[in-house]
Amino acid sequence: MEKTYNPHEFESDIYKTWLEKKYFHADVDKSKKPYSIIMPPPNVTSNLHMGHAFQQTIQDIIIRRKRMQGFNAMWLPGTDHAAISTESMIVKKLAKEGLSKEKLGREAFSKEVDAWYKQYKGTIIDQFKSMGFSCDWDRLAFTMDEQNCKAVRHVFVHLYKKGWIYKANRIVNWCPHCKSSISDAEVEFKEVPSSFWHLRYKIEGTNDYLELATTRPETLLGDTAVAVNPKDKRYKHLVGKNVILPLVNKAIPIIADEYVEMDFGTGVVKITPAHDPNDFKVGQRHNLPVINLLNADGSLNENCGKYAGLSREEARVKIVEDLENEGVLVKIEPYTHNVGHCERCKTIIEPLVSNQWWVRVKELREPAIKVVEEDKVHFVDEQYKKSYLHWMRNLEDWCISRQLWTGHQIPVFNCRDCGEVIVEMEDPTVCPKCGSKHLVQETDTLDTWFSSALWPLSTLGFPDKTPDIEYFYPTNVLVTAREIINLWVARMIFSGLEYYGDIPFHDIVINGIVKDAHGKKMSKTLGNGTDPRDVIKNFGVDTLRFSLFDGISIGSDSRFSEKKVELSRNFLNKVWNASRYCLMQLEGKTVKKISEVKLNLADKWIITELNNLIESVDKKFEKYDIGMAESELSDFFWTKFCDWYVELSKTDMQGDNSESTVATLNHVLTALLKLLHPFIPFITEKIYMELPMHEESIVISSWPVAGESFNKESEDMKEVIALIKGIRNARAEKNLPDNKKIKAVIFCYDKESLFKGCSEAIKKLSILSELEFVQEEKALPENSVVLTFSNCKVALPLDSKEEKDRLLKEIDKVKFEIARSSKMLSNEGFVAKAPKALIENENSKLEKNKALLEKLEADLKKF
RNA sequence: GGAAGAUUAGCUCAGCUGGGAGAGCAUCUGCCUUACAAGCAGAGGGUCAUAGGUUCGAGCCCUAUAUCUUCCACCA
Repeated sequence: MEKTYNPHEFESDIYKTWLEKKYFHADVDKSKKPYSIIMPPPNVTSNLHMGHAFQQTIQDIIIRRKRMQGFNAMWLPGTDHAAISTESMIVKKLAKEGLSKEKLGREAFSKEVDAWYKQYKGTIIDQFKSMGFSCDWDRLAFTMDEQNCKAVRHVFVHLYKKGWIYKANRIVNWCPHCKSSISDAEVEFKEVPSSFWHLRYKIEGTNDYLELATTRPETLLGDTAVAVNPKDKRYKHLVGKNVILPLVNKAIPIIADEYVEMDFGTGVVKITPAHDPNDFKVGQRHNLPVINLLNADGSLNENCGKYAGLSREEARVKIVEDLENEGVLVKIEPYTHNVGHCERCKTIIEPLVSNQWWVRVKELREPAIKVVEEDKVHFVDEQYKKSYLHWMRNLEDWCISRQLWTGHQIPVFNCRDCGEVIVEMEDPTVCPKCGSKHLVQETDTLDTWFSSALWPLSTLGFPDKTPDIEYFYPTNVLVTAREIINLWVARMIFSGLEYYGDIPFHDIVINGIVKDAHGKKMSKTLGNGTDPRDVIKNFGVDTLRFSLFDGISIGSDSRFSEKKVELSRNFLNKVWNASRYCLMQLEGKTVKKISEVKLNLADKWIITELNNLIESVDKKFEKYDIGMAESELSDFFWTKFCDWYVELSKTDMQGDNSESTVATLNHVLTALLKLLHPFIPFITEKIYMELPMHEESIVISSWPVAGESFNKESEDMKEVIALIKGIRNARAEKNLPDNKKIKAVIFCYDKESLFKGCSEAIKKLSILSELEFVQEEKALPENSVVLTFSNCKVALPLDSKEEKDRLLKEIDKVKFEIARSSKMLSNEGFVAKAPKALIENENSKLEKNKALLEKLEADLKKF
């Protein structure tokens, strides 16, 4: 192995080998238990960012461990066609060339789209490969590929025939830039400073006026009523009368509706059913006419008289001007309110009534609520269960049509001659009713989430009953982001249940956001993001992966910084060097299994500690607490393995007793590499292949299982460690530099053989020139620093001037402990109610401290 | 407006069903000890946001308050 850790020398070669050997490929194999994850598909045109790196690595860590545990592990990758964002990018590109999609026509446009996908499709996938992801790339899917189209068609036909897909005129969110409807979930509300225009409408047949306030004066043209609260005494007598709508000079009724809040504004609301979701509902209750004012691009249409053709913004200015001229405008107040924006293009959305396709959700949502209530689909973080259920219970019908040209075209055909509507799996050529060949397909496409909702099904072969779907479905876990729980997760759940009769996944892990070093969201516009590709270039993939998980819980937001990268790099360097040390020790020796050798004390200690580690790490993994698992592993590797066992091994390697040390070094290092492999796959593979007893690859090696532990020896070793630490501590306290060796004298009350057996290690690790054993306490030298432990006393030839103070401090400490234990044990409530083990523990501590105190007080007499 | 989460050392975060406050970084001290100075050894540093309550015992449970973050709703 090279002397310094240089990941660039081996990472990409190792990945190539893994692909060649097909380690990540999984076929149906009924002799093995399946474990499957379907990747949340990234936008096909995106580039790798920290969010991907984090979220996808979580899945890689999970699936790599499961693969090593012997499951038939399958991680299915794919990309999403992201209709809205793709279309807007292509439209932008066309605009630069002086073109538009309308000029191009649908067929040529779809060729543009295909070319676009082809160009970008590989980018994100290549970047994922550079992250070391162990996906089954043979199964790479795309939300617009053949299988998905088939699944979408199948589901559409299924729902249509059930009568759960219908077309209706309703109010939708309209993006004038995308020229399409968008779903509620794709609307972002942002506070925008605006104005509150107070207007007065003349009451018909009187000289009185009714004052009201609006934030949208331009919609006045579409008003078909004004409303007051039925309980509002101020206006009760006016209900049923008419007001004269200014500018239009039309009489519209004054109606009463609970929707109006009496104490907001003047308690009078203008009702514009075509351009406000609440007004639309009021309009339906009162049978009000709906006057649509807008064109697809947001400009005013032919219903707007002289204002027709103006943009929304121009119309507002002009209309306010005219209202002022007519004396209708009472005053203008500054007012800040929430305005909906298109999530993709940030344009202000316009609620408007239009004819769209809808999915009825009443029947779909019930079973989807039940499976989550019963935890059959389990949110690992309970808080999201609540929010899911709340959203699901209030779910309204889903608008699935989009006026885009990118995406799945709605498979509905209309007969031009007889008006027959045809919805079948195959495109019809003749009308089944009248035989006409004059058939026209709907021009709208489906909401991206309509196909995404089928993702776990379609990627496994649905609607066909393939062996894959029977074997791998339901998948085991979904790892995804908070903001798409409702958009995506919820829809996958009801889709799985309705179309296949089973849940899509058992566990749901919601991952947090990777923020910058100051806790700010990484964003392109702020330019505060770290590009994972840069980190890979400078430090290698393992370092990036490791830095994303060190000490974090994956559900909460975490911070990423250069500092963390450096710390991770340091750890990997440590792994590299410690492994190099081990390999040097193993070289040229016959390496036996630990079961075949006579283990010494240190061996038994580290093996016992390793067993505990394995159990603890497994527990954390089962709870998806993988950030903590990583920290525990690195802490063990660095502290227990390197700082203690490796250092101890240096004395054990001398002489003829090296056989068990060699075996243990190999055993523990191998286990640690395996435990670390899911997090840092490359370095662990590189080192694993250098080990004498390695199998084909660490990727397909078996996950460590805790073996025999040696608790008694482990406790003994801890006493030796405490002794070494005590001596080191005393040396530092007396400012003795580490390059000066001293002689220590030890007297053992008990366990002399233990300390004798470890004397070489004690000497080396506490920098002693000699360790002399005496048989009587009296034989300890005078004028020295004496350290007292439970089973022994050690005298060091150091300045003992302030020893009395030190001793007094120590006595105080022990006395405090004794007092604490005694107080607890004399408390009747404690003795009566506390768990037995705790009481026993407290008792034994008390005994131990009492004995220690006796020894310390004896020491004190010397002064 | 509704809901959830957070508040622990200078910084980043752990702290399991309540049972002696932890880690890493930073700081200070000493060390090139034959894997590693990207390292080794040692030390200091906390009224666990505030105020009450439950309990033999509270960082943890309950109730308020404050500050921050996120999600949901979208009142003209």
